[in-house]
Amino acid sequence: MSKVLSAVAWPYANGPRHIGHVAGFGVPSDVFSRYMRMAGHDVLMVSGTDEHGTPILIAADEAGVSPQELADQNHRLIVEDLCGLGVSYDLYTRTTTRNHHAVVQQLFLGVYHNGYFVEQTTYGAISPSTGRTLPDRYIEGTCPICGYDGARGDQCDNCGNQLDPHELINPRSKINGETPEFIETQHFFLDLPALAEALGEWLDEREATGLWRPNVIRFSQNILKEIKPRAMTRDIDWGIAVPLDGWRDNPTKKLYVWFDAVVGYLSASIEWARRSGDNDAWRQWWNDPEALSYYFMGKDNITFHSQIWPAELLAYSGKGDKGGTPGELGVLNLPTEVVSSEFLTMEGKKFSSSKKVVIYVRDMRARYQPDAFRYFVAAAGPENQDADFTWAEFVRRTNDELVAGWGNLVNRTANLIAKNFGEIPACGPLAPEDEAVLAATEAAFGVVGDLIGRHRQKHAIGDAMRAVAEVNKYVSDSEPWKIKEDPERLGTVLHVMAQCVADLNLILSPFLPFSANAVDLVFGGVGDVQPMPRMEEADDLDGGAGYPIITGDYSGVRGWGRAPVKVGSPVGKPTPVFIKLDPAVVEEELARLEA
RNA sequence: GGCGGGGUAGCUCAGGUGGUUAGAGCACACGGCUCAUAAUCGUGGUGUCGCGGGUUCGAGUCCCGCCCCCGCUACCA
Repeated sequence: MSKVLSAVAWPYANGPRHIGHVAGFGVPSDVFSRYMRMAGHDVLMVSGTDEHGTPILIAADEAGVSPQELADQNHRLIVEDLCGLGVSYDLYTRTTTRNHHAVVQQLFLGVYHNGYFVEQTTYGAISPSTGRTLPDRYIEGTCPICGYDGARGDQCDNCGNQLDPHELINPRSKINGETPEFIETQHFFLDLPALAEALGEWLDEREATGLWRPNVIRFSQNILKEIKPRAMTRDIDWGIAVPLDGWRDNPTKKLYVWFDAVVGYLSASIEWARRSGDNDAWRQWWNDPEALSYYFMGKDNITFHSQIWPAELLAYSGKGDKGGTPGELGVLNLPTEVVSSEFLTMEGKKFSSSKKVVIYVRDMRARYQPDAFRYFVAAAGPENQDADFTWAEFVRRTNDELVAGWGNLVNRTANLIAKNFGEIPACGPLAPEDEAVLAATEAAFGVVGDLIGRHRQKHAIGDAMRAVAEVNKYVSDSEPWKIKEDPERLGTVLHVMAQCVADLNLILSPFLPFSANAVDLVFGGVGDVQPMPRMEEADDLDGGAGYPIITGDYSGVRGWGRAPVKVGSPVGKPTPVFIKLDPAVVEEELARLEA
């Protein structure tokens, strides 16, 4: 049994999240965490809403509200969505808590005192009307190379050349059209080159495990070659203050949102510990070198998890070229594995809220069972390469695989038992075919569990569904509806079926937690196979405004292995657990997209 | 441009370290069964494994070149 940190990407609060987001980090992290708990590990699963940065300011301006109000609204929506999908966080919090601010500043100071921050003057664009940093991609103008008028500050989409925003002819702000002002400004740069050797050693050691996905480890090693200091502060009035004299009270200089967002994994762990009543409980996951940590995200975030965050951790722990000593938080663990998914596209196109190529989690939840969506993501999601979501495929997967395969096995088993015995019958002498199907089903625990542990969930759920098919075949071959004159044999076959269904229900439960509980109820259980997260209105621990969180008690989770079914458990005529979809929903949903 | 991923049956995709007649699901056809949400079970594939070379006794699997698709490219999150 190990301490396992499930560190899940922090959704950004500039709007509600779409299904592409949760397909990348939400479902995979939850499947993994639920399995690891069942396998006996001590899992701490944390995340929260990322609420600082320029896009929040822009969205707030557009909506005519303050950044905090916008973050409050979206945080609540995101909490409802993630909780509704059953993502089993120990704590889902946010970055505008006082706890998070304090931990970020503590980490900053540790890095600063160890000498890994260098203050440099840089030349950058600001918006004259607000004084805020204008990120390169919010500037457009005429390309100095090809003359294309829609060039962005960082790159010309027409000729493909990389640009510096001050090279643009007639630069203008994409936010409000004004001409940016280029100024000299002071910032703190994280001295990444001084941490490069330590980062390289860590990556080499990680590569040697052979566990990381090849593209993640290669990309990470690649960006190390061109590493250079990177600014960790911005000219912005929304964010966490730099905790140094001369900076602390400066309203226009804040820490860069990414510096603070990745610290969230640590601050959320600390907040979880404080709420649990044992303030130091988080240290078991962060200071013990034996503890494991898995970071789940989309591929656009690899840089921040395989370079920036490890660099912050190394710098704080005093492990770079400049040495240093760890602060009060101690020597902090680096990621065991950065588990990055690819992207989900939508009917062949990239998700885009502005272009209305989007399905929000909220709409998915309102119209379909969360497990149907979870099944689709696990079976056909962007695990190793970009994957396409189409409504036709969603309906097909749901009806032909989930309902017709697994749902039907559950239903026919329950119906046969209800009609003939009304309870799970006793098991008589086993025939060779009974032994065979029982052995095959039990073997699936090992195969599927191993695959989930290695983040191969597509393969895992495929093998689980193959095991379902084997049991369906056993039922057809055994023809229990033809042996009513032999109650002992009939009882034995139905007992074997019930046992296989119970096994498969456990095996599928990390993927399908809601239906796992529903199936348990069908067979006389109390529906507690998979504990569910709950949304809670929490007080800020340090006197700030309260906010909703996701938390839960997952201690009662079942073990990963066969649990014998209870003879005599009542089984009545079942109502189907899975809802079969009308093929007409394909056209309805496509029409919604057009609208 | 740089880096990375992909191009395998009509469709969606599996195929670590090269080796028996290249697989699965779906779709389609035929047959069986009727417990089950018309669900299920069986049978049926002559696929240039993107193209061209090479290494090898042997390559979808390794090497070189080329074509096409997708993503990332850091101070956007």
